[in-house]
Amino acid sequence: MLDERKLAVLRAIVEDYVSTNEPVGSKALADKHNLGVSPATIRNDMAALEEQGYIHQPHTSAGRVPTDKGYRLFVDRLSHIKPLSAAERRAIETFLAGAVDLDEIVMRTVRLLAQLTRQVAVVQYPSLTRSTVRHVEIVPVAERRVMLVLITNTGRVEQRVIELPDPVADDRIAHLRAVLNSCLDGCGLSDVPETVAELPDRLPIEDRPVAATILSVLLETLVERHEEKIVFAGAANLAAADFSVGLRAVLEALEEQVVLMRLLGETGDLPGLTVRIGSENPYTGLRGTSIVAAGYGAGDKELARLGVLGPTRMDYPVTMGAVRAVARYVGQILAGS
Amino acid sequence: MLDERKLAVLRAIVEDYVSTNEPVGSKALADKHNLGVSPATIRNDMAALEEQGYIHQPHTSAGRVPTDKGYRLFVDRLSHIKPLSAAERRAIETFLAGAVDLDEIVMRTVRLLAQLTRQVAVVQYPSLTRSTVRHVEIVPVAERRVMLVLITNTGRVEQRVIELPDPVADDRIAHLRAVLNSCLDGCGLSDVPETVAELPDRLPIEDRPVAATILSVLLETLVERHEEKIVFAGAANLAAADFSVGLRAVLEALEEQVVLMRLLGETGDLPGLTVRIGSENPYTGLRGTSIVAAGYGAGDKELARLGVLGPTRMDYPVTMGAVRAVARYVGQILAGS
DNA sequence: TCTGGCACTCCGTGTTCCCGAGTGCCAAGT
DNA sequence: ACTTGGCACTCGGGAACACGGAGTGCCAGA
Repeated sequence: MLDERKLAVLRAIVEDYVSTNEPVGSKALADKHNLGVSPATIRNDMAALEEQGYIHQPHTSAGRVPTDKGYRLFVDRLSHIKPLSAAERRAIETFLAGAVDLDEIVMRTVRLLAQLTRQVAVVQYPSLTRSTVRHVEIVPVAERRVMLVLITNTGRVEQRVIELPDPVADDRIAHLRAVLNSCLDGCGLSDVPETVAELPDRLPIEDRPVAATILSVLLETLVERHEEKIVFAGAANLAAADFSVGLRAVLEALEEQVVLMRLLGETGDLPGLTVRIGSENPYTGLRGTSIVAAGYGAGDKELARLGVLGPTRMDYPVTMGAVRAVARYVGQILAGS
Repeated sequence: MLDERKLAVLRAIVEDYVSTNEPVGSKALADKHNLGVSPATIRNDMAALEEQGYIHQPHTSAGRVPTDKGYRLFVDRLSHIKPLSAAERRAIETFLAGAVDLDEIVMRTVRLLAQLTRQVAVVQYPSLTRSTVRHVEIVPVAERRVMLVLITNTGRVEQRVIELPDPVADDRIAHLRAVLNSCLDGCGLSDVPETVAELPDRLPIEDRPVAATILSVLLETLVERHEEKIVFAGAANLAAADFSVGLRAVLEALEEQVVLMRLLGETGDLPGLTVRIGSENPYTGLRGTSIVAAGYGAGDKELARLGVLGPTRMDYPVTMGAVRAVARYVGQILAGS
C-alpha cells in the first residue's frame, strides 16, 4: 500500500514544505532529493498519497501540501528527534543555572524554549501534588487577619490572606504554627488533608475555630491552586510565522489558562513527548497549530508539563529535540535545588 | 491662528476617524457633525490645520487623518475624560474584590483593564520601596541552604534561596530570625539598609558570617527586584485592531520588561494620567501605538503604574476614563487589605 | 468671510489577458 | 508490472488597463 519509496516521497514533501512554505511539485522533488526516479513516477506516488489522505493540493495545478495525517505519519515513522548541538546544550545549562528561585526558573525556562524553537513556549508551574511540605508560616497581618505561607520542597511558595472569625493573640498563632509544622514537616501534599483532619481535636477548645478556618484555607489552597499556573513567552514569534489567519484565536487561547492546561495536559503516545497536530487538538481556532509537549520533574516524578505551540508546518525533529532537552535540564535544576 | 471652529473641525476629524478608521472628508464632516458651515469652508479650515501639522492626507484626493500632533491637541484641549458607567464601576468593584492575594489582584486588574478597553493592558507590581516590612522568615531547606521570605504590608512576598558558607544549627537560625524581625518589623523598605547595617556587630561572633550572607541577599532582593515585575494581558486585542504592520514589534516590546518599564514609568504632564502618543514614545516599532498610563497606590503614595497600549487611533476619552477608574479601585483594594 | 461651482487628481476596483507551474493520463520502453 | 517521456489541460496570480467616485484646491460671487 505504502511502499518504501512513497514514504520517502512523503518525507521529502514534508521537509521541503516546512522549509519553503510553498506547495511542492514533482519536479522540485526529483531535483533536490535524489530519489532516483523521474517526476512522472513521483506524480504517480503523489496521487496515491493523496488518495489516502496524506497530502493535499490547494487547487488543481498546484503542488502538494502535507495534511495533518501526513505530518502524523512523518512524526511517527519518518523522522528522528534531532538532538541539540553541544553549544546549545551549554547555553541552556548556564542560562538555567543562574535562576535564584522557582519563579525565575520557570521564567527563564519559558523564554529559553521560545528562543530556541522560535515559537511560542508554554510552561506549567510544577504541581504541588507530588511535593512535600517544607514549612508552614502563619504571619499576623492585622488583628483579625493572618497570612498563610506554605513552602514546599520544590521551592514553591503559596500565600493566602485569611480573615479570622475572632481576634487571636500572637502567642496562640505561634503555638498553632508550631503544631502545624511538627505535623506537616516533610508530609506529602496529597497526604495533608488526612494528616490535619484530627488536628483541631488536639488543640485547646478556644483555638479550634481559628484552627479550622486556617486549615480549611490551607486545604483549599492545595486543591484549587495545585496546578493552575501557566506562563507563556514568544508571542512575537507568532507574528513572524505566517499565521495571518487565526492569529487572534491563538492569542486568545494563550490567555486562557484552562485551554492551555488541557492542551499541555492530555498525554500522548510517545513516552514523555506528546505531539498534537492541527485538527488533532480539541480546539477550533487552533486548527492550524501543533503542540509539542513533554513532562518534566525532579527525578522520575512528572511534576508538570511544558511545550511549544507553532504552525502545523513546523520543524518537528528540531522542535521535539529542543522540548525534550529543556524538559530534562529543568528537571535536573529542580532536583538539584 | 486656530479659531474655535477650526478646533471643532479637528475634534470632529479625530472622533470620526477613531470610529470609522477611514480618512474623513469635508462632506462627511458637514453632514454628520452640525458645524453650521458648508463643506467648502471646512475644506479651508482643513487646509489650515494641515498647514500646521495637525492633520495629514495619505494621498491627494483622500480624506484627512489626524497626526500625532493632532491627537495631542485633541487630548490636551478638546476632549474630556469619560467616566465609566455605573454598571461598569460595579463590575470592576466586584471583580477586584474577589482577589485573595497580591498576585491575584494584579492578575485580575490586568485582565479587567484589557477587557474594559479592548486593548493591551499592562500592570506593574506595586513597588517595594514605599512599603514596610511585615515579617521576615528564614526557613532551613538543607544543611547549608536556607530560604529567605520577605512579607510586606502590601501583601507582596519575596523569596530567595541562600547558600550559606557553613552549616548552621536550626536554633541559631531561629535566633537570627527573631532578631531580624524585632529590628525590621514595620520598617520602611528604603530604611532597611540603614537599619541592618550594624546588626552583625550585635550578634555572637560565630553567627556573623551567616548573618552577613543573609543580609546581603536581603539587600540585594530589595534593590534588584524592587519594581521589575510587569504583566500584561489582552494581546488578542492587538490582532483585532488593524495592527497588521508592526504587530511583531509590539509583541516584542511587550515581552521586554525593560521597555515596558520605561513606557509606563516616565511620567507625563496631566496629574496622574500620562498619555504618550505615537512618535512621542521613545521606541521605534511603537510608532503607531499610544500609551495611556496612570499611577496607583494605597492612599496617596504612588506605588506603581498601570496602563494600556493601543493604536494611536484609540478612543482617548474612554480609555483614559477606564485607566483612571481602574487605578483608583486598585488603590482602594490595596489600601483596604 | 463664507459659499457654490468646477476642473483635477488619484485610489481602489473590476476586467481581461497571459504566462507558467503543475497535473493527469496515455502509450511506449525496460 | 513499473517507469518514463510527451502532451493537453487547468488554474492561480501578476500586469495592463479602464473607470467611477470621493475628495481636493481654487476662483468668483454673495
